Amino acid sequence: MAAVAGPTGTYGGRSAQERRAERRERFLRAALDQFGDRPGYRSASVAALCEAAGLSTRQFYEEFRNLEEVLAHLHLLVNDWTEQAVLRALTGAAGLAFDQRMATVLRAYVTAATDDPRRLRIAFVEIIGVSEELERQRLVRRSRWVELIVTEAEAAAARGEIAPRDYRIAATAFIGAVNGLLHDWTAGQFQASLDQVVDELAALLRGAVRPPDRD
Amino acid sequence: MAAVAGPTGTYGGRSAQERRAERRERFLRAALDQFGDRPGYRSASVAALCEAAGLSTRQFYEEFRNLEEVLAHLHLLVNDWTEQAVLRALTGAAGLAFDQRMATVLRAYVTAATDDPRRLRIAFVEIIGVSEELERQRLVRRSRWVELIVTEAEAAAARGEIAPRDYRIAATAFIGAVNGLLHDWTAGQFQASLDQVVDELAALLRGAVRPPDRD
DNA sequence: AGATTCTGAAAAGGACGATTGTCAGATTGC
DNA sequence: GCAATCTGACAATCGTCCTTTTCAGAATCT
Repeated sequence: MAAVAGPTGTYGGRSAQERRAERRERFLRAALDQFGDRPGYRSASVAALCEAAGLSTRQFYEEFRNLEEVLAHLHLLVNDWTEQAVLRALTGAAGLAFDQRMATVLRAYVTAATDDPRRLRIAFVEIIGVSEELERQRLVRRSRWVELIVTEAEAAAARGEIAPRDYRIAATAFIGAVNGLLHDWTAGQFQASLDQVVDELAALLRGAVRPPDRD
Repeated sequence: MAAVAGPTGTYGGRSAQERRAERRERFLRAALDQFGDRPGYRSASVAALCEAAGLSTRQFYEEFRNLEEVLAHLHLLVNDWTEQAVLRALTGAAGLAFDQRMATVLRAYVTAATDDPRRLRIAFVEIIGVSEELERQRLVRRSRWVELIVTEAEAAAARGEIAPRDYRIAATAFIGAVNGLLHDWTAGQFQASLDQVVDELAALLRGAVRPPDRD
């Protein structure tokens, strides 16, 4: 009764895992193009994505449930990218005072975020208002940035650099400022250099996080 | 050759203009419900909107080209609403110093913006990333808020209350902070009273717009 | 009253896209 | 070499929604 050839999974010299991973990679890469540029996610179709990825719809449904799942993955990837850039900068700025650390972080963030317009668009535009699920994911990721600022502020407060208080709301507002400014900047609403943008944001944060009163 | 009954336009006791206006009103009111709450604009359909408005698709296409046009109108209405609330507050705060004026304005804005969740959602969520056309409209309206802050800052600078400089970038960032904070607040990301929110924003603006150095 | 216009419901016609199924050929292990 | 599996293209199915058209009845003006 045969059953001679066993399914070992290797094909084309690659293991099943490798092949799957590569296909996901190709889908995600193509999605970065399709979703991250006009007309964007809401005009995207499975067929177009598959064509761009050089794969078939059948293979698409073997990897993802639908386009929204791809967008969700992409959003996480984009966030990880900037987050790691910031964390690198943060470790590099160990021992510095709050102002210096934040200036470093802001530079890293702005650079990483505006580095690729497609990524920026996915994080700031395409992800908005798609579904409750994605909205939750977005808020979770956003809160990590707030957390980072709060942690830094509290550490600075513990060192006596700034006044100790609840910085959560201020940090949330500041994150909004960062994102809003980057969005408008890249939309061409105003002309400015990267240094100007970083400086303005650093000044805003400095103003939000004042030194303790000395009167 | 007949042509006896002339088209005067009145029907049901109302002129053609009145009837049209009332229908537009009903469509827009229904759209505020349909677009301003989950699942929102991108799940909306002409049929559902018409049913909610108690009108027919035929009448819909007599008033609007498509759903996007309705959303665009709604966005303008929502913006006008908050804008007028702010302008009222501003005239009421004539003669006050920058800090006081801005506190008044911020209170008016936050109150008006968060008054109706559907309006907030349309302005901050549904409008994003729909089309280039709408994106343009959104940026235009956003720039009016920036303009307002810049104008106020320059007036304050002329009075010597704050340092004279280019406030455009700072104002843009600040508007981003306001919107981001309101969005997160209404999304339940943190608990705070209206006073707290207004105070934080006022403090942030105060920090961004410093008094001239006195060293 | 009678010709005409306005109204609102319903349905027809089309376009579009998601998802699933089929299948011939390439590639594998033995 | 052979049976089995993997691949990728294609088409079929299916549902949804947009947009236009039709039409019978209500309301109008003379």
